[in-house]
Amino acid sequence: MYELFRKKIEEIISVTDEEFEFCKTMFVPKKLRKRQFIIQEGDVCKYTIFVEKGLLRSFSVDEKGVDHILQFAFEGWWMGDIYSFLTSEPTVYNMEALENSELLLINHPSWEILLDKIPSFERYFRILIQNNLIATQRRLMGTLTKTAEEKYRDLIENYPGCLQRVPQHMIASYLGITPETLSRIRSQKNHKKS
Amino acid sequence: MYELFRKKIEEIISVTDEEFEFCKTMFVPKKLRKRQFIIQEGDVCKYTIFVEKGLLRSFSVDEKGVDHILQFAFEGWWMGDIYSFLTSEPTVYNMEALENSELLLINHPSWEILLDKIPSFERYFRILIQNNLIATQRRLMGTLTKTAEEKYRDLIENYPGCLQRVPQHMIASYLGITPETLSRIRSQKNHKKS
DNA sequence: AAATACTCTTGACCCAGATCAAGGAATTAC
DNA sequence: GTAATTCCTTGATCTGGGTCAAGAGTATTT
Repeated sequence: MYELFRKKIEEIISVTDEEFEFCKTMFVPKKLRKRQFIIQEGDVCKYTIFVEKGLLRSFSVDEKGVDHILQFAFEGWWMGDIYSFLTSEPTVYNMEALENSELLLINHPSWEILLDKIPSFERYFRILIQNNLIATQRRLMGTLTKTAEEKYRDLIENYPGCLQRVPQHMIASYLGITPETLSRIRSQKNHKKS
Repeated sequence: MYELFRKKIEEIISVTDEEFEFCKTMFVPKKLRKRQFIIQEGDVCKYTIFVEKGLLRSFSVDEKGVDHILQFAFEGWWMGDIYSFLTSEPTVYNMEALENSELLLINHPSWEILLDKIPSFERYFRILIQNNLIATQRRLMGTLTKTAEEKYRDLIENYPGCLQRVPQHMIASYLGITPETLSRIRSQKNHKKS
């Protein structure tokens, strides 16, 4: 269960066996079935989540009832709302499994203990957040600069697996376009090919 | 010169006088005149910048020569391209003073020394990056959800001082709209008032 | 103080992508 | 295995904001 978890951590910092054993005790495993929610808008986001297996999405719902996807998290990725996690303010996001998933959850007290006991985790989380910031800045600049088609092309280039696992209307939502527009972009591309 | 600097640091972590004295030695002061660049697209972003006085913007330029503003940094804010700073890859951003400014610069080797010598700075930077991520996520969701007018209203609500100090066409660029559209939004609002 | 930038406004027109609507394919539930 | 969802496509139409163009301030520079 913890192989991927350890692997991802050791891509960034090194941990001894004892440290890792301790680390494990700070996390709680949780299985989620497809469509099940783990966090809902209005909840305090009590957990930071590591995805061992499966796929989550986080999204907000606007006053018209339209979804807006903040991010997907595949195996080996983290998900959570840091703001709510740290401040205990209710989150504005929903988080839901798109496939049957296996997760590792850490709550805030355990997270502080972990940072305290193994200081290199301060560095680990700093780097995770940093990478997330870099990716979010790129995506932001993309939304300001690019056409719907360019954004779509960038996405499938960067996350080719995405299309097979995520319903198309959610990809549209992630890109900030309507499902109809995405459908049209895709059919154009297919005609060009042939 | 260093009052604001210390104040902003102590809002997040506590530092002793010796630690702060050491910290100061890791930074190099630099003055910039209005319109002067400190980083240009293609440079490696060698510095992380603290703004003691004045105002910077970071922006990229697209193939049509149009600016897209990533962020502003007022007094007490930080600016840099973490990605380029850490990897030594050339940055895609330009950074320029919008007013005569006084900055404190830290380069990568000094930054590592600082983190090493005063471990609480690891926490400090983690929190800075975290806050930046939270703000960037909000802005991203805003661009996916909101109309030009709503984005403008949110901006002046959150950064009321901005309007007085930043040329209007740069605000338009930050919001991802054209200067013409922003001008029209503003004139509409004024008519509604009277 | 004239010349050369910038910066903002306003008008006329256009277009990428949204909205509305309807039918078909694929999953899921019973 | 059939009903109910959910998901995707395609067409017709609309619109928020972009583009192009011109003019009027306002700073800067010389």
